[in-house]
Amino acid sequence: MSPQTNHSLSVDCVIFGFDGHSLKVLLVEREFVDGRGEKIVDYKLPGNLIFENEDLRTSAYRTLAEYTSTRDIYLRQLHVFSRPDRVSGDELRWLNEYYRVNTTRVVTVAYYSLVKLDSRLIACAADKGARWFDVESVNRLAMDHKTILAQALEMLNRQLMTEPIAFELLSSRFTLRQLQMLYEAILGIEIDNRNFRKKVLSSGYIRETGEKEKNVSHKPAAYYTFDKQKYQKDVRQKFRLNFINWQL
Amino acid sequence: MSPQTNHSLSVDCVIFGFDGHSLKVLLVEREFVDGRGEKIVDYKLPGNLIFENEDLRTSAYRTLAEYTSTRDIYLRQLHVFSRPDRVSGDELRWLNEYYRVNTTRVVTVAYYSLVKLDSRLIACAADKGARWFDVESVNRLAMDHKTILAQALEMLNRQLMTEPIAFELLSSRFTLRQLQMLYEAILGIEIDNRNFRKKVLSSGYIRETGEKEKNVSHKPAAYYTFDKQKYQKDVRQKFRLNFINWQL
DNA sequence: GCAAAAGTGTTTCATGTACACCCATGT
DNA sequence: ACATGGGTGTACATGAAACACTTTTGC
Repeated sequence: MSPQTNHSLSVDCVIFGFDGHSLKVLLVEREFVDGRGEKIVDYKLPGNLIFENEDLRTSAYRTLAEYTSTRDIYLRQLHVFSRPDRVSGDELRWLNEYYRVNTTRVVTVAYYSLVKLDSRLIACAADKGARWFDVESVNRLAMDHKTILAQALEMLNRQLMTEPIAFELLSSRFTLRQLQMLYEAILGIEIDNRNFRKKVLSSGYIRETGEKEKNVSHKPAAYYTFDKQKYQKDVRQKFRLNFINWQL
Repeated sequence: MSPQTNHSLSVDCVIFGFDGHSLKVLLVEREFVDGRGEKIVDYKLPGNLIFENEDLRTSAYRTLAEYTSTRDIYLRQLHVFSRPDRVSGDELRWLNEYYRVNTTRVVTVAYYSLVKLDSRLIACAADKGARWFDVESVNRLAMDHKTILAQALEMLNRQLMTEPIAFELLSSRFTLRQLQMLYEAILGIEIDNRNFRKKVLSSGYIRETGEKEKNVSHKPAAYYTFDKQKYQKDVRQKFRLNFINWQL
């Protein structure tokens, strides 16, 4: 056996968003013709082949920018998927055509990222043939992308319990109820709101803005922000905190 | 710009062992001639280029087997390192010569693994030009391997606090003191032994073997084992446990 | 004034932490 | 008999969980 030579490296991004009710993921429509000449339409994660002289992270940001027109996004490496036959047959043919290459094997590095979902982003995705899907309702995906999505979800769950990343999914000004809904929706649990507020506020990283909701037919909620500077300073000083650990 | 074509994928393994006192890492001696014709000897992590038709994980196991003659080893993917110039100049020349390839860029996937260090392993490593170094005393390493090692250490620390992986570093029969020493050495903290025993034993995964130390000039310690089956069953049933969290 | 969501405190229980002495063995 | 590390229990502090009612707004 000899070292692999004719292979490619790709990046696939699992981009999560939260619309206030459920967790969404960005998927790209793909059209291709299978071996029997039939046209197939399915969905895949946004991705790219890496360029020469380009970092994987840079490549991931390039992909993100393509579908969101923004670079100010939480991004993290997830896992490498390297089964030799993960892209083969019709799918390999599609890929070689699409990227105008001639490769026999594609190893992909999955990244996962979190965005503050808004109407601009939804429109932006639609422009590029992509759509935000409810995570729960995703069935089949191209190649091994379903596996990648599952692993990203697992990571998101774990991270949500141990790091303050929820704020990457919310606009910078949010109500505590929105924050709680996010935890409940993603973790699939119910949380007592008194205990939730106590825990969150006692962290010391949630600041009142002084502003309140307007034009709501109930008691208006106060808006808060997350003090990221303070958090990062504390982390650097090794004051590791137990941000939230409803881990059972 | 166009997709990268002439590149290679490698696997590098950070293999940790524990000798009862301090954390060790396996490093391989490398000899090469630099641009000025001077012979340089340094150390690197054990690694390989991936073969055609070979999984990354398989490639990592191949590397492990090379230096330990065993496959029964804890192994986990860590991170991909992809800086375009991470292997360049003399080092790239060395690599092309060593593996008899002709590549312009090497992206590496780091794996980290834990072994039960014993005299057989030490001898086995020596046979292959490798040595077990005290982690604290590692200075310079080839390429970006120092960075990789640092990241593996961070992962080990985090995992030690949240998962029962300590047992991958101890022989299957161990005393509680040995276990405690391991935590203290790796995390760099002191632990009260009464509290340690209480916590560890109350987990329900530590079983007495009934055997005791022999020929020691003090009260002989009891040997215990870790009930991995029970732990894995509980994990599968989503009874996530908080194994140890002396995290701060 | 009523519907709808926001906001607020106390008690109980489990878990973490601090702390000091006796025990079993080899020499 | 003494040196060496093994092994044990209790009291206190902290944090999680359970639980129900009042407040503010738009209509």
